[in-house]
Order: sequence, then C-alpha cells, then structure tokens
Amino acid sequence: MSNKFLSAVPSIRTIPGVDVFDYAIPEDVTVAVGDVIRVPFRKKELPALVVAMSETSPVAAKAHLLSRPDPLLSLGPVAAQLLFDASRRSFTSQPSVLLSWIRTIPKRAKTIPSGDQQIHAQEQSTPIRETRFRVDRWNDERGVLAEAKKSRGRVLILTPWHHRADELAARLGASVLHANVADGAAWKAVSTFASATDHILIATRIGAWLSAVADVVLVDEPENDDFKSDELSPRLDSRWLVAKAAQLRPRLSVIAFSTTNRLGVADTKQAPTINVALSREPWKRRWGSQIDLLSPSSVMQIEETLKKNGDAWILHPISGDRASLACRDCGWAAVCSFCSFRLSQNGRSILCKRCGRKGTAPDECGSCGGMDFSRGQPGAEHLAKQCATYFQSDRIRVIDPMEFDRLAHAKRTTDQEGACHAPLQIILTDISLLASGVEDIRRKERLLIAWRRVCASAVVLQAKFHAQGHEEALNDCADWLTTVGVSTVWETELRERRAFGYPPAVRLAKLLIDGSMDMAEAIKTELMGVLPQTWSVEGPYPVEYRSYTRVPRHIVHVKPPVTTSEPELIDALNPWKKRALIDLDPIAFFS
DNA sequence: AGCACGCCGACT
DNA sequence: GTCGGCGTGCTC
Repeated sequence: MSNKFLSAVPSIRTIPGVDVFDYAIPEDVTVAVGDVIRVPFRKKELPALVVAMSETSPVAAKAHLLSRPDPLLSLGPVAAQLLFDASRRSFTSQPSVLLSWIRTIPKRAKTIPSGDQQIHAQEQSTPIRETRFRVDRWNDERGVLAEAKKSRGRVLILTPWHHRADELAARLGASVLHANVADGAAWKAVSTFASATDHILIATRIGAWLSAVADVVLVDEPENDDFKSDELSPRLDSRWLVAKAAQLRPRLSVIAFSTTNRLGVADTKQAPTINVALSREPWKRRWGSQIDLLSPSSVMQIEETLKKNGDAWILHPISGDRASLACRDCGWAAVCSFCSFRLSQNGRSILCKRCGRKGTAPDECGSCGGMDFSRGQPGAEHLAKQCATYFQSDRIRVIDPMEFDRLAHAKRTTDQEGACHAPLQIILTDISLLASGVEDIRRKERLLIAWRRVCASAVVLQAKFHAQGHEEALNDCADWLTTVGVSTVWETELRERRAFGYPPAVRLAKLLIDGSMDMAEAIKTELMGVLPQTWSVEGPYPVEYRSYTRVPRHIVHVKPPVTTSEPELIDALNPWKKRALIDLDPIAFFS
C-alpha cells in the first residue's frame, strides 16, 4: 500500500502564510500539477489546485488519503505558477487568491475523463504583443470584435464593466464571466473555456487569471483605472495578471485596445486624434436658465434636436439626487457604516458608491440635528425631474458616465442592425465633474482619460457634443483630443509628478496600517531600520473620513529607487504583510 | 445532564 | 481567516 503525495492550494480564505496542504494518493493514480480537484478540508470538501507532486511529505502522518482524486479541470502548470506569483504580488495567501478565481463548484460538476490530455497551447505562428490605440476600440477594422472573430483557439476578452461584457458576449455569441454571473454558470464558463479548443470568453477583471490557459487575450481599455480594485477586493490588478501570464507563456498573444495611452508609458504620441463635433460653453454666474444645470444655449440645442425627432442625452456625472448627503448648516456628511465612504442620496434611499450598500436616508443631521441636506450638488435624478417637467419629452435622458457607456454600446448595436439614425445631441453639464472624487495629484490625468473616452463614444455615435464647464478646463480640453495635445499634457504631468515624488515618476508602495499613529510610527521605524538607505520612507499619514466605529488607519509610503525590480520590492515588504495591507503602484502595461 | 458561549489553536 | 473542540458556567 505505497502512497505518494500531492500538494494542493484549497479555495478558502486563509491568513498569509497558510498556503499549501498535502494529501496522500495511491501510487498508481495520476494527477498533474495544475489540476483542479476536490479535497476534504475540515468538515467540508473544497476545490483545490494541485501545485506539486512528491514522493514524501513532511506532514505525511496527518495527510488524508484521496483514493480517487478525479480532476474536475486541468489548468496546466502555468496556472499553479501564476497563483504563486499573484499571491506574492498581492501579499495575500494562495488559498485566498484561488478563492477569488474559483468560488464554488457545483456538486454535480463532471470530472475529466481519465487519460484525456489537455492541450494548453495551440500551435501558433509568432504571438502578437501590442497595444492598439483606436477611437472606436470595438468596431475598428483592427478592433476588439474583428480580432476576436479572426483569432483561433481560446480567446479571452477582458473588459472593465459588466454591461460591456454582456454586450460584447451578445454580439459575439460568446460566453461571459463577471461578478453577477451565478456560481453554476461561472463554473461552466471557466470549465468550458479551459477545456475547449476554440472558444471565446468575455470577462471582467475576475476572469483575468484565465490568461493562464488562453491562447489569445484581448484587453479592452487597459488604461482604465476603474480596473483597479478598491480596498475591499483582493489587491490584484488584471493588467498585472495578464502581463505575468504573458511572461510565463511565450506563445500567448496579448493585444490591448486603448483610446488613450497611459501616463509615463513609453508609447507616447500614440493617442489618436478624436474628431468630435464639439461645442463648448463656459459657465456664467447668472445665465438665467429655466433649468439649474443647463445654459440657455444648451436648452435651445436640446429643443432643436427634439424638434428634429432626435434624442438628447444629458451627461451629468453625479448619480442620484445629490452628490452627497451633507448638512447645509454644519457641513456634516453621512458616511457608509461599512466602508466610511461619503453616501450619495437618491430620493429617500442612500447609496454607497464604493461598496454598493444601500440604506434609508437619515431624518436629521448626525452632528447638529439640522434637517436640510441640500448642500451637495444636484444629481442626475434631480436634473431628470426638472427636464421631464420642462421639455415634456421622452427622448431626453439624464445619465452618468457609466450609464452613458452602457447606452452608447447599446445604441451602436441597434444602429448597426439598421435602425434609423436619429440625430443625437449630447450635453455635458460640467466637464470637471468627470474627475470628481479623484485626489488632486491625479485629477488632470483622470479628467483627460475620462474626457477622451466620452468624446470617443460621441464620435462613434455620430453625435453632436456640447460641453459646459469652467473656462479654463474647457480651453484645455480641445487640445486633449489631439495626439500632440495628449503627449504635451503627459510631459508636463510627468514633470509635476517628478517634482512631487509621485508615480509613475517614482516607484511607490503604500502600507495601509489599521491602528494608532504610534503603531504606524513603530512600523515606519522598523522599515527604516531594515530597508536600504537609498529607499525613502514617508508618513504615516492618517486616513480621513473614517467613521468612529472603525479603527483609525494610517498610510506609510515606501519609495525605492526607480531601478528597483518588482521582485526586490515584494521581497523587501513581505515581512510586513501580516500587519499592513500593501499596495504596489499599478504597473505599466507592456512598457 | 444538557446546552450556550467564548477562547484559542489548527487547518494537510 | 475561519472553524470547531473544549472548558466554563448556567439552567432544568
């Protein structure tokens, strides 16, 4: 009765350091590294990824015997390596990372027929590795759709938002994977993709790890910071996963599709010029309009469009009724009880835009007892009510940028199906709102990217675009639509970041420490004692806007020289992963 | 004896 | 990070 052993990473949340568990298997059973199996764990059965095989085990005495470890899926050794690297990079345990990849597997999931060898890479000509800059990333003759149809093998398309994934999947007749896909369907998407020879899967960032088994990865808008997870999700960047998979698999093709090149990446002067039918109008103190947020000229343009049986979309980047729930008398602002983000209001209900939790608006100010919450800026709901009363038309809609993106994609599809081309007028209430909620140092970068994204959609929709806002921002934004304009802004931005010591001009790692200032100071002192003299350590900076119920949080900045490699940085910070959440600055995509 | 609660170490 | 084993202490 001789046994051998396999080492597996179970799909479960564990603390850093609890990574791999050994199980005994009969000598004559074959299991491969990268196979997904079920293992007993405590009182449960969990999905697990086989990461190593061995003849002996240091924990042989307590290793359970798996008499029939039938693989449910074979992902190949690269998946195991990618899991290891992703875990190191995110300073979280391998099981926790795997849990974000494979949540639950249906009870009745089929096992792979024994002896059925998976093919993990197609015979391919030279792989493609490039970023393409396009006004219309999807429909361009060398855009996402064309490339997806042309590609052979397993094609993984990554896109930032659910609605885009659904839209793309519908257009390509392909399967889809995102957070709203139910467990059973998600497993089906993953297992079908991993075991198919020719298949297209559209996924949001949660499917980025599948680049471990894909033949071609197409990335829609990798420059988009919305990709980056907030502090509640695993600290993994899908761009990083794709780049790492590409590094591990020389035959993998990766094509990224962008409208704007990222700040600080080598490919300057590549952002395409966007020829949008643009008019601009600076805010005036009193423009005597019937509608709060629209100038008389905007109102007129809408009326003309409606007269021609056209549609008017008012882009107002504040969703809900009010920008935030803030007291007029004392300035107190309601914050989410879970994540402490400022809450926005929509009628009587409140919404946290960071964690998505909903609730009912408080009756009175939590600080002074006042009842007037009108201090926040009017939101889209508020504006929509005014517009409905004034224009008396159902061809007018008030939308935020996310909804705009969704509508733009939907309308493009119906237009292509031969519907009539009614004229479309888009009004942007205030350009600077496109970058609201962004820290100062990155505001211009975000504004430029968001602005170009909106304008590119307007071009694709063949719409007329009217932008309101402060004079200064409006003056600049026309230049941002040109190749030269973007490159000029990026140059000045980089100079500024250099002056203020901000990424991407410097490397920056953030340690988020939950605890008192003293505790954060202590960690800073430790860091300074251990890290090389050439690295600077700054802070701790207290994090504001945290509710009383939560422990205070402090941030320490670690700035190694720009020449420091990623593995060096990871190794240096690794000892602190149990006492701090560690964020490395996002990497450049194929720089 | 039967059960609720909470602490603390182990999970293979 | 959970889970669950086990000790404590309260109730029937």
